[in-house]
Amino acid sequence: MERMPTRNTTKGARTREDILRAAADIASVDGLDGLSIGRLAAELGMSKSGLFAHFGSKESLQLATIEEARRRYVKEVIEPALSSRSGITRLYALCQAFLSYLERAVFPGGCFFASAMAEFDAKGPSLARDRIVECQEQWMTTLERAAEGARAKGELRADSDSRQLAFELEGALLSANWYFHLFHDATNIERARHAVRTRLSREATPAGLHLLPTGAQDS
Amino acid sequence: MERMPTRNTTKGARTREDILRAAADIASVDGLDGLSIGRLAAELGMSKSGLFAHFGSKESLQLATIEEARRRYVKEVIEPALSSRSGITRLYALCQAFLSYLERAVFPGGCFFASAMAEFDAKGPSLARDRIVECQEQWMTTLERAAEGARAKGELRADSDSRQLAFELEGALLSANWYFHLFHDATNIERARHAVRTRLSREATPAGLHLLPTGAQDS
DNA sequence: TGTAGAATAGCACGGACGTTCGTGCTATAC
DNA sequence: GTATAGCACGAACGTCCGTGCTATTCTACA
Repeated sequence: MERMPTRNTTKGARTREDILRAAADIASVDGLDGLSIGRLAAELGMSKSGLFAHFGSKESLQLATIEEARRRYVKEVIEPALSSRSGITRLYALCQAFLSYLERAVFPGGCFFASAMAEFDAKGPSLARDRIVECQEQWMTTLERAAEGARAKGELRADSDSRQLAFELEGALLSANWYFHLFHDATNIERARHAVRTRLSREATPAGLHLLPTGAQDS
Repeated sequence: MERMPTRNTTKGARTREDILRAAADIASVDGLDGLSIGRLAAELGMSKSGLFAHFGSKESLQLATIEEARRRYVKEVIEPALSSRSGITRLYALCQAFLSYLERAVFPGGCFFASAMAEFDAKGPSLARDRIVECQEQWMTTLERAAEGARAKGELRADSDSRQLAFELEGALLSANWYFHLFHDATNIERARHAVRTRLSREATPAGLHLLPTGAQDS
């Protein structure tokens, strides 16, 4: 007797989810172009054509895969951090949530969107590229808004440039992502943690400063 | 009358160089896997087999392409910066040289090694991957040594962590590379410039500080 | 200038790709 | 108990990939 998952979805929809989960995993390693339908079908033990019928085109599969990855990202990074109270605490939580998401290997190939950004960076226009750009803009804006909120609450300096701060934090997070996998060395994640902490300390007002975790390791 | 380049090289060697130049350009946009022999041959107006004969295998072509890219990187980034006197000046010059190299579009797809790092980041072992790892290690070490030199000269604080500083500078440079192309917005390069300058200012001793360019725009 | 050898072209191969088509299951609906 | 719709399958397509062979053209040097 097979597991009978909650029956508010039809069978095809469930298979589709299974496909997209695997697709996002593969794409985080091999890229959205490297993701081939045959390989994906083999991974799931189903036929190429049966899988293909769910999407109708490779581009459509890629777009659906991006949405799946986005759902995962929101669930694993954004939502946990947004439960922190706004201000410098939330900004810090966003960075920590990202680094934790790397450590937990939510995607086996590192951050899906970092990989996708690199892949489509210089390529010609496409729907997939457009969507990736949107996602990255949204992420940067999320960081920026959190910084702006902290500034408005007087936890960051009044002359702080929120977008610049977001840019610099993102730099540390991206470096952590690449070098963690490239060198197989988790030290790079700790380096990013350290960078984030000191960068925020420097930008914080005295009021904001004691909302930051102590210099000592926090559990 | 075709240009007759200096005749210390044979014809085959010259075509080989032409091939590799084009290969490095293409690979910086489409990746080293996306670089196909047919496409490369078409770009150069020669036959697939004729081109192929120069390398014998695709992997060999990829490795040669990496070496070509490396020569270009050394010439356009490393050497200009190493002409600066050692210390914080050189460290700063390395960062500026990198950002200038992005602006000058030395590779049409942005930094070749950033693209390659992202591409091979999570992929299985290969000779190409190994070489990319070596190159990135060497670049990080170059930054680190420059920082260490500055510290030894008393231009950076004695308790400065050179590797950590290199990591953070590289973060700003990488962010500039990705977002410059992804958003088609050169502002991101200025953000990196600003980040590098303030980060170095913070780490510098008074002696080092006045070796840095003024806060005002430098030509 | 003639000739050996290097450089390139032509052609064919096996395989993987995305895609299409026809068919067969297996449930639900009548 | 039969009609119907959803879902997956296997086979085949045209194209491009990397890679070998063989023939031809060109280049460099005696």
